[in-house]
Amino acid sequence: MSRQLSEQEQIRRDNLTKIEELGINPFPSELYPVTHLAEDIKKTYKTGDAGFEHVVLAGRLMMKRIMGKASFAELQDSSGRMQIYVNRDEICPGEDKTMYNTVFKKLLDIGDFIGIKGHMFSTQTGETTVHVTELTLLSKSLKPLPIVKTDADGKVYDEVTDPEFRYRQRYVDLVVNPDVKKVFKQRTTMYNSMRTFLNDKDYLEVETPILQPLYGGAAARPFKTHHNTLDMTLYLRIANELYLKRLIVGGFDGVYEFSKDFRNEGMSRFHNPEFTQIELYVAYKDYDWMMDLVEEMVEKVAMDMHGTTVVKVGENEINFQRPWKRYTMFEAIEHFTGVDISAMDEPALRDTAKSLGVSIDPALGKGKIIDEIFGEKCEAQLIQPTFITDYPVEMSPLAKKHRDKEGLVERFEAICNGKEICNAFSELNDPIDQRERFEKQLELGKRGDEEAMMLDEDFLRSLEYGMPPTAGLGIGLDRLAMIMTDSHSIQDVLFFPQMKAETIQE
RNA sequence: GACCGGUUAGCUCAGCUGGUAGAGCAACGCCCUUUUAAGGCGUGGGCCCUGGGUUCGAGCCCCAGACCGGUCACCA
Repeated sequence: MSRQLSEQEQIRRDNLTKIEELGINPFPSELYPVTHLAEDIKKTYKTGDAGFEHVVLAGRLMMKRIMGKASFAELQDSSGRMQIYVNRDEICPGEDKTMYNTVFKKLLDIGDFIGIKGHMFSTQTGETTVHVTELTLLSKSLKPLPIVKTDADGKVYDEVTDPEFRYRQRYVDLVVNPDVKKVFKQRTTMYNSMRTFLNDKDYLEVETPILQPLYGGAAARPFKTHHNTLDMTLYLRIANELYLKRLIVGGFDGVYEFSKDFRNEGMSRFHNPEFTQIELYVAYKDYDWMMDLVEEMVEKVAMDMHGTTVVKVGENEINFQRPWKRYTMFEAIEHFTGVDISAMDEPALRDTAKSLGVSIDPALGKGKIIDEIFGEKCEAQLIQPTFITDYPVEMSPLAKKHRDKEGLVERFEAICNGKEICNAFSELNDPIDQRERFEKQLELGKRGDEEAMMLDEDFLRSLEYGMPPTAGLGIGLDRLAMIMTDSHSIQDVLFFPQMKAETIQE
């Protein structure tokens, strides 16, 4: 214990010792019989209501206003805050006033967990308050919490805003900034909404491997690790697509998974090395059907989260009400650039990209060039939810060739607020075609495309046994959560975003 | 990875042209029995991110680095 304690930390440790000397256990083990939550009482209690003669609450002491022999304080539980009134002669009815004069007034610190028993009343100013008759220390806090105060106008003082502090010590952020909790509760509402939607359709929630001998199902660089006993290289999954399709081969009609995926790439306000997608595969369906499902599900998510289909995101108001606009990729490019590239070969595309001011890596093939043009010129302008359909075959090695259009696949993405939120296709189930696509990926890899896919023989074997026609979908849930909670950065929808190593001084 | 900005008390932030480190809140002491950003009086608290350099003298100027943020690049 060579760590330098600040003055305030030392005082709290001294208080801890004094509490122990008074025979009070600062970290008692027995349960505390909580009966009420602060917010529930505030919502239901009216002055003088019966049924509130005995309430028991527990939480952190967040503010003390001491006025001699009586005090007001604020207790914060998981639901919110409740004012409590502590009167010396009521919590210390006998001669011994230690509990009030010493323990409550001096030895309890902001952040300590306490339990209170008492009854409800309203103060002269009309605030719902617990009149405390018994007070118990439940757990001592040894580090001072930042004190954030809000006045009657809602103006916040000394708000903890430093992003580094907030992300590294999320536990403090959650205690001190009440809106943070709201975002994460909303995120869970989003998950529950989807889960209910999909379960109601009898699709099966499943789990598939995170440690994979081959990574696949997306184009990205993986994290690599090693299994000691098997002495083999394993990768953290970049997607779970190929495993879920194996389950469709196995005879499930619909499977989905909320999956943590891992991509060893740059970080930004839209990218965290680990992130969450939901992937869904449904047999005997196609991508047109899947578009309808996405609209229906995301509209429901917005309703469940906000009670409306209109969501405010930054400057924009986004309306998720069905139906969403649908463009083919070529139509979108023509709409935003005035150029029809649908019949162009690779050199013509290169020239077009150049004239549009889109710089193209020479290693890129035809499909990637089209994607670059779309990404540069169209994506950011699509604010309202919009489906973009029919992508070039070269950049979609797992999607089925278009039933009518040469060189394209039956694929769509939904774009919203200028960013992709989902990706889906009629899944390629022809094992011979799939093998050729993988082989083309290997060639792209040789040309220098670092994200080209690996050839997965076991997956091909499963397709050879036969996979029914299937529609597949992936939704980036962090991105969707950002939109649905109006969060500027992915770090605001992840409890513990990835950070560089911190050196904690000991 | 590139460019720009930031890092000072527990928190939010000042700190001028280089001259002994500041405020509010929090903490500590005293007063106060319905307050509410409670109030009054008083007190303490600092590796000014780290390491070099310039200077009589550096929180401030210069160089290098760490971490954070923004923009861009990368990113299905």
